[in-house]
Amino acid sequence: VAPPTRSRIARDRHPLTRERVLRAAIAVADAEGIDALTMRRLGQATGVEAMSLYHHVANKEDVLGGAVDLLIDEIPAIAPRPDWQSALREQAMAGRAQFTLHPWAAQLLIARTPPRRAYLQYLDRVTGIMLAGGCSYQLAHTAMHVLDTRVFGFSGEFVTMPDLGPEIAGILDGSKAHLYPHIRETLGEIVHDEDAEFAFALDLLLEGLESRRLSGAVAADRSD
Amino acid sequence: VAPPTRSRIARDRHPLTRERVLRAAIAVADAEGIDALTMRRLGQATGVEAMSLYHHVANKEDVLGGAVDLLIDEIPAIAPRPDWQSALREQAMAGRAQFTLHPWAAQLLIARTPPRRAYLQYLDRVTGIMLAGGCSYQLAHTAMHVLDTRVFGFSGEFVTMPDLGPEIAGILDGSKAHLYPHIRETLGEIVHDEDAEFAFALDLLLEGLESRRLSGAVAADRSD
DNA sequence: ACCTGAACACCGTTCAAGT
DNA sequence: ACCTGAACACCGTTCAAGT
Repeated sequence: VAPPTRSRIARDRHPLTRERVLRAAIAVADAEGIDALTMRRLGQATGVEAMSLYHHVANKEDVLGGAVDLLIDEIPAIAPRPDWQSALREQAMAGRAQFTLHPWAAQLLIARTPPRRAYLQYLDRVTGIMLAGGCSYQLAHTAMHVLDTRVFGFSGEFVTMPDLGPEIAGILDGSKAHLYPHIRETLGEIVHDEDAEFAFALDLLLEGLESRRLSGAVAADRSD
Repeated sequence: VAPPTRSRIARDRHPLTRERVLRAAIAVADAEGIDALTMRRLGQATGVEAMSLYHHVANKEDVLGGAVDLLIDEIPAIAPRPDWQSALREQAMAGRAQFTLHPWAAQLLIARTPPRRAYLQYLDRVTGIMLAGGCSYQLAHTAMHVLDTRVFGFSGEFVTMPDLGPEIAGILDGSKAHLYPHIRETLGEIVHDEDAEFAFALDLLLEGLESRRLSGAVAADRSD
C-alpha cells in the first residue's frame, strides 16, 4: 500500500533478470565486501524483496558462482598464435587484471567448489594456446594445472575433489565436451598424476630461481 | 539437574583448554566438513555448551585461524643446508602433505584474511633456507612470494591488503620482528613490486615450459 | 574461574497468498 | 509470471545468572 518507490519505477522500466541480479551482486561485493552481500541486501540493491530473487537465481551459491562467471567472461580472450609464451603471458595478465579489480571474486574462485563453466572455458583457452604453440598434450595438460591457481601450492586439484561438479562430470561423460574442445581433445591423450604435477611445478620454480641466483639477476629487482 | 554424562566426566578429567577446543575443531572439520563446524557443534564435540567456548577462544574466526595455526605448526621444519633447492623442495612437500590431509585448512589459509603467526613463521623458514643457500635478499624475498600460494596467480598479495593484520603490522613496527628473523632481515634490503613479482613467477614458469617443449620431456609424463 | 539458559539480531530459504 | 509477507530453522554472540 506504499506509493511506488524510485526503485520500483526503475524496475518497471528494467524488469529484473538473472543478469541484473548478478550485476547488482558484483556492485554490492565491490562496494561493501563479500560479507555484506546477503540475499536481503541484494534484494534491496535490485529494488525487490529478497524472496523475489529466487525467481531468477537458484540460491545464494548460484549468485556467487554466477557473479564470478560474469567477471571471467569479461576477461579478454587472447587468440592462439605462434609465439605461445607471449600469448600465454598476455592471457595471464588479462586474468590478473580482472581479479585485481574484484579481489573477492578471486577468493571465491580459489575457495569455492567445484569449478564452473566460465573458469573451465578460461582454462580451455589456456590449453588451446599451448597446443597451438606446439606443446604436447601432456605438457599442455600439465601446464594448464600449473597455471591453475587452484592447483598451485597446497590446495588440492579439482579433478580429485570428492564432487567433480556438473561441468567436469559433463566433460567426462561427453555431454558437455563441446564447451571445452581443447580440454576434451587433451583428456584422452594424457596420464594424470597429481603428485607428479606438483613436483613438476616445483621443479620449474626451483630451476628458474637457481639460474637467477647464479647470474645475480632478479626480474623483480629494478634498482640495479 | 541431569546426571553427569560421559562427556562431562571426560571433561572433568581433561579440563577444557584452548588447544583442546582447536583440536576438536580440526576433528570435526576433518570428519564432517568445514560447513559443519558451528559453535554449537563444537560445543557438542567438547562436551560443553556453545557459549562456554568463548572462555577459551575469542570468536569463531579465532577458532578457524587457531586450528590452521596448529596444523601449520605440525609441518616438519626443514633445516637450512647448502643444497637449498632440495631443502626447499623438502619443505614444500612437507607442507603439501599436511594440507592434503586437511584440505579445508588449505582453503582457509588461501581465502582468509590476514596471515597469522604460524603461516608467517613458515614463510620465514622458507626465506631462511634461501638466504642460507646463498640467494640475495631480493631473490629470497621474491621467491618467498612466488612460493606463497596466496600470491600466485590471481589472488592479491597480503602486503597490499587493506588490513595487514596484527602480525604483519608487528613486523613493520618492529614489535614482532623477533618472531620472523629472516623476513625482518630481508625487509630492509629489498624493493617490493607486486606486479614485477607476478611477472617474475610467470617468466619462471614459461621458461621452464618452453625448455620442456623443446626437449619433449615432461616430468609428469611417466609413460614414455 | 568456568559454565549455562535464554535471548538477540541476524542468516538462507519455504510456502501460501496476492496481483 | 512475478512478487510479497510471514514464518522456519538455523547462525554467531551477549548477558545475567548460576556453581
